Order: sequence, then structure tokens, then C-alpha cells
Amino acid sequence: MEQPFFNIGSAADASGVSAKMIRHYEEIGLIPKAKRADSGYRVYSGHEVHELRFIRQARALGFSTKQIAELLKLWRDQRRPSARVKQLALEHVRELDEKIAELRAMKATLEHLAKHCHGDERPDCPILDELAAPKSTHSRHHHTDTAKPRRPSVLSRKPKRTF
Amino acid sequence: MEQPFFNIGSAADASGVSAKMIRHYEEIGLIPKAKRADSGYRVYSGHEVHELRFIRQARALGFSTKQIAELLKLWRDQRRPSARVKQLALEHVRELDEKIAELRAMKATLEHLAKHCHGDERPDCPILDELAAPKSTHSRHHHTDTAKPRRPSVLSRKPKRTF
DNA sequence: CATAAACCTTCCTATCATGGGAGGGAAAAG
DNA sequence: CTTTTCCCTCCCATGATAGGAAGGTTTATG
Repeated sequence: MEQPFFNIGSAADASGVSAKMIRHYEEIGLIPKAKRADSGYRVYSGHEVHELRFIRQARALGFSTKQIAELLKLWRDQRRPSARVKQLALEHVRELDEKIAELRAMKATLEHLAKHCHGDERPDCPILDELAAPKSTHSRHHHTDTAKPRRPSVLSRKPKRTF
Repeated sequence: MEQPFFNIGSAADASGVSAKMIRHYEEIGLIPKAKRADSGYRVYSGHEVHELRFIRQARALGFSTKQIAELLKLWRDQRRPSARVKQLALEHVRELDEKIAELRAMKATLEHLAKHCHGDERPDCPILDELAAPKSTHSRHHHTDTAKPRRPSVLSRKPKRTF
């Protein structure tokens, strides 16, 4: 039932990682270079397929390639301290929190604007108004008009011949 | 107070869109090609800077370039129906909802796993266990072992000389 | 005025994760 | 044996953004 060897397609099916990505992961060094058959085909063991599965799961949880590299190292290390794994996981949770907060802020702003938009034939629309003249945006650091001391943009006085 | 003309740097400062991105937007056709001064420098009017600001706001709300192209078209059209704008906004809200749900599912899984991880010197760790052998993942369509009828991967029988 | 600083130009590269496809060889199925 | 399926490598594309090099322009300063 457990196939001892896989070519890249079977490994892909068995791991859920596309063949394209398997080659990619090899290229960027996330997984070691696969052994090759006489034909030049990559050959994977059940263990290697298991690693690919691990990678797929980590990706599904949103870990970046770099983080996965760390996780793989820890997974391989029988003497890893679970504290390190937990730390990585919680760091990632924090990242997720940030992204979630960002998206929710966008959503809130948009919903608020949409609520006040007639949504009919008439052209007046608070959504466009807001985009055109940002007033109460959620964007934390909108440096609107924080122009650094830039030379008076001579163009404002001699736009010359604009050909 | 309102400068009538801007070079790309001043336009960037005034709009909050980097010079790099202004050139990029021009290249992909999101904004029309800028007029040029004799020197070859791009020259922007206050109106064009206003458009850039519009783009920046839309980006801040997470709209994609394609969506922004639509929004710009509507903004320019004095006879647009606000319904179309609202529709675009609500579509985007839906997209945001999907992403938020995805991220929250990841977060929930990770928090659950982390909660059960000792986080000390010991190597045993449910986080790694889960990555290695996915059981109760939130991933909607994990085709784990949905291997399509693939030829028995002869490699399982004749791994040949793996050089 | 000459020179240096600041600015602009184009073109190329990179990021991140993923996929598509071409051209050509190898293996399994008929 | 022929056809189909699979694999190989190499190149290109996505989306939004940034970095840098090489070289021309403008402005400020001595």
C-alpha cells in the first residue's frame, strides 16, 4: 500500500504539492536535491513525500518559505526544544493578526461608505468622494502633504514647451 | 499654494504614490502617459496628482489595479450610476471577507495547536505532529490521498541505478 | 560661472508563490 | 511498435513594489 518510490508526479499526488512546486522547492534549497533514476527522472522515497506533505501543511497554515525551512529543520532535529516551535507558531499568529486587522479596517471603511451610497442611477457617490478626497480614512500614516523640502519644483514656474 | 505643475518627485510627495509606482501605473496604462518637459522629465498637473491620490486611496482600501481602473473610469464619468460603484465596493468587501475567513481559520488552528504545545526543552510538539500528519485541519479541500489513477509508478518496482 | 547635490531618465533585477508552455526524451499501455 | 502519458529543462507571466546602475538635467552653492 505504501509505495517505496515515487516519481515526481506520484509524489505530487501523494503529497498535494504540485510537481512544479516540488522542483521549485528543490531549486531554492527548501528540500535537498532529489536522487535521479537512469532516465534523469527524480525519484522520491516515502520519507521525502512525507516531508513534502509537511511543507504543504505548513503552507496551508500560511507559513512563509523561510519559516517552513525553520520548521523543517526543527522537525528533523530529534532534540529540538518545543519552545522554539511554539515561538515560531506564535510569531506567525501575530502576523496573521496584523493582516486580519488590516483587512477588517478596509472592510469597515468600505461597508460604511457603501451604506451611504444610494446605489441607483444617480452619479453622486460617497465612495468616489472618499477616494477623491480622503477625510476619515483608517490609514494609519497617510503623509498627505508631508512633502519633504523639495526644490520648488521649478516646473511650477517654467513648464516650457511640453512636446 | 496649489502648484500648477509637478515633476514626478513632487507629484509623488503630493499624492503619496512613489515615483516608481507612478511610472509603473503609466506603463500598465492605469494612467495616461504623462506629458514631458524639454528635459524629458514627466510633468503633472494638479488634476493628475489628484488622480494619483485617488489611486493611492483605492489601494489603501485593498482594491486591485483592475478594480481601480474601473473606479477611475467611473470617477471620470460624470454620468456614472452610483449603483456600479457600490457594486464594485461590495464585491471587494466579499473578497475581503474571504481572505479574512481564511486567515482566521489559520490563526485558530495555530492557536489551538500552540495551546497544547509545552513550549519547553522537550522535543515532543503537537504543532510539528499536525504538520507531519494532518488530521483535523481546517483546510476545506485537502485532497490528501486523492491520487488520481496514476500508472503504478514503476519506480516502486524498478528504482534502477540511482546515480 | 563652475561644480556638486539633488533630481530625473531608462533598463534590469528582485521579491513571493505559483502556473503555463515549448521542445524533446523516456516510460507505460495498447 | 506506436501512441499516450509522463518527465526533463528553460523561459515567461502574474501583482505590487522596491533597489540599483548608468547617464542626462536642474538647481544650489561657492
